[in-house]
Amino acid sequence: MYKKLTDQQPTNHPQLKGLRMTRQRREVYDVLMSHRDHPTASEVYERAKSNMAGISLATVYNCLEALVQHGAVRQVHFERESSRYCPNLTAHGHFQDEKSGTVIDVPLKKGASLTDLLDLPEGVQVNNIEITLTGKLSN
Amino acid sequence: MYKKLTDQQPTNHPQLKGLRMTRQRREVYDVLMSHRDHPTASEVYERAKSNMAGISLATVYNCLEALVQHGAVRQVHFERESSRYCPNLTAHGHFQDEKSGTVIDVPLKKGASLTDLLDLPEGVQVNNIEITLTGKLSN
DNA sequence: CTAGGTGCAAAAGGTTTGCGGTTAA
DNA sequence: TTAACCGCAAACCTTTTGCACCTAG
Repeated sequence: MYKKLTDQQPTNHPQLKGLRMTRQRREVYDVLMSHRDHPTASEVYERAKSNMAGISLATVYNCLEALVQHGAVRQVHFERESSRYCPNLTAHGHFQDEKSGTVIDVPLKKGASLTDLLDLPEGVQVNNIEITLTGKLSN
Repeated sequence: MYKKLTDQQPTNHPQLKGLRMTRQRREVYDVLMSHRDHPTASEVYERAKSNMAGISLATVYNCLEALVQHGAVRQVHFERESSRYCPNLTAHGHFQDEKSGTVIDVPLKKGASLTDLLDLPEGVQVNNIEITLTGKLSN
């Protein structure tokens, strides 16, 4: 079970320093943590509404944005799809099944580093890496 | 210099088998091949217009779609940006400079395979891989 | 107390679609 | 000849923004 952000520890999460923890942001964060299935903003909105009737889609977008900016959550992009959100902060990629749309985390093998694999020009500073695969799950 | 698709060899390009080569598709393809700088659909549209006054944005989208479907071109996605298009069909990733927005190809080191790096579940079939990096160029 | 969030509705892009006329093969 | 494509404009969807009110710290 993940550590829920309570009123007593609103900004204690290592990634949430300096982020003002409002009810709506907490709700959005909790939605992402409780079903780690890479929902879109609209899906987060639907789930958040069941616990917090008045929340608006725009607010969900704003909350997701704030969480992403503070490094609490990652945004994932697949072709022709709206953004999805992932609370897994470890180094990993994503695989999407073409038929079902299901997204799964794909961990990096331990000790492996993507930059070992790539011929990057001298002196570039990499701040963000996104690895997305699409294909078919065996099932 | 790349091999221009002419009327004499409209579908000889290995990747373009079965693709009906209209004037507009050829123009769009030529735009991508002559400036390999990962333009967006709107940028392709602007460039295509200078050679083909009547072409419409919707047609550019349709042509890009057709070229992507036939594997002649790849679509690249960066956070918060509209799709960009890349005619480089070799295995490579993309790096975008945060300040200028410039996108460069990042080749894989030879002999390297991305799947060596990832803990993929048994039996998945990977059809497409996208690696996108963002950060700062040294300059 | 007040800087910063929220809700709402409207606007802003980017991309897709429907239809009547056109064209590659 | 004709299935497929193009041009246009309108529709569609996701995401952002402006403004008045509200609230966490």
